[in-house]
Amino acid sequence: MRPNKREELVQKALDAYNRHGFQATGMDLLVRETGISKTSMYKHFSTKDDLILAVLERRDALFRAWLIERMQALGKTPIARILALFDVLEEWFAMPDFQGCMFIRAAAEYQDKTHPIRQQSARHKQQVEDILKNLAQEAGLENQGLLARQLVLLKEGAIIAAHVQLSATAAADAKAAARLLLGQ
Amino acid sequence: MRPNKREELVQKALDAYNRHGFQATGMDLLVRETGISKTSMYKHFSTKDDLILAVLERRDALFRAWLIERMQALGKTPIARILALFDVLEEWFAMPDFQGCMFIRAAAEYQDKTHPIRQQSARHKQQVEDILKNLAQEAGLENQGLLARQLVLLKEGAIIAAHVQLSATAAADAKAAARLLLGQ
DNA sequence: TTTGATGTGTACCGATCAGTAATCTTATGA
DNA sequence: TCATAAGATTACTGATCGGTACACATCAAA
Repeated sequence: MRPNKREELVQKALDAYNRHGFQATGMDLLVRETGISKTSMYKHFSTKDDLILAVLERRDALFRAWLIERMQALGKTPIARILALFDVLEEWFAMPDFQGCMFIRAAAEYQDKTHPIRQQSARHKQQVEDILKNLAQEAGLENQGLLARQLVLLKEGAIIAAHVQLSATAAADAKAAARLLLGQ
Repeated sequence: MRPNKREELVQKALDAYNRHGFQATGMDLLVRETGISKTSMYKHFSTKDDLILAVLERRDALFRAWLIERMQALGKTPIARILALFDVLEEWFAMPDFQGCMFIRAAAEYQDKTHPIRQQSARHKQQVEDILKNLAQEAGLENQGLLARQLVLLKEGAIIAAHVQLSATAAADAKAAARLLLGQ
């Protein structure tokens, strides 16, 4: 089993799940869209859920790396970087293939709280929260825990507003609220 | 076609979709859980999507009526009622059958932006926002539009945090942030 | 008591679901 | 050049999908 084939599969499956959803993307559709045979897929991942978990892992790594990189590029101080979160969201929402947050969708499609896919989604959200908590700590702010949780509320709310309501101002509205939270 | 049978079907389908999700709830499962025959179902709704739309309409009516009633009961002034939104969320999150927001889940499961189910979800979110905007107007606050949108961000964020992250403080965190937005 | 509408039970349709088996092809390394 | 393993191809499994056909039961009104 060539590891690059595995990577190719995960990448292409990520695209497919992003476009059609998890349950709506059958293994046969995956074969059609990736050009990779079903036998090869099942050599790398013994079940569909295993593949989805690998896709979520990849998405988590890609998203967090992108988020950190953009926040650092757009802001020079810790507080500026926290506020830059919402500019990064704005960039994300404007992408033509924006379909909401993959982890929110995963949690929506897998109702069982104990399902590994649900736990992976919860872990992702926690890790993003930790990024914000660390920045708040760097900035010397008080109540970093509460502040990070509230910033996350604004972030998740903006994602929903942009995705479900198709709000064009979601990121800017959230940024204005974040300024208040930060006392800026 | 007796209208009460239709109501019974919509109510029981609402329960089933809430417990298992939309795509995961097949028509055969619905027959098993509701005790209503498939033939009767298809006499009232010609497709599964039509049934889901009726379920969402009912959920929208029930949720908004409940929200307004609880906000009025928990707060006596417009501002107190706005803040009571987050106490109502707390009550909701504590319910044993809480599975997140049905409209967020619907938007997550139906990726096509033009799908009627998506449009219904967007409409619901807009109508909740309008409730808050009206309260802000009653309170004589400025920038009612922005304020209502930001309160919605906190509400949606709290729903996601409570559902995906299983945050126990989501409603309280959101309420504290809302106090800042309201200048309270 | 008959009639027509409403509802039920059951069996079925073709399509698709996740997953498997067996055979053939291709690329790699010695 | 040859052996080995990865991948492709094709066909298949039993289960389930949304939706339908048809015969039978129930009920109300005429």
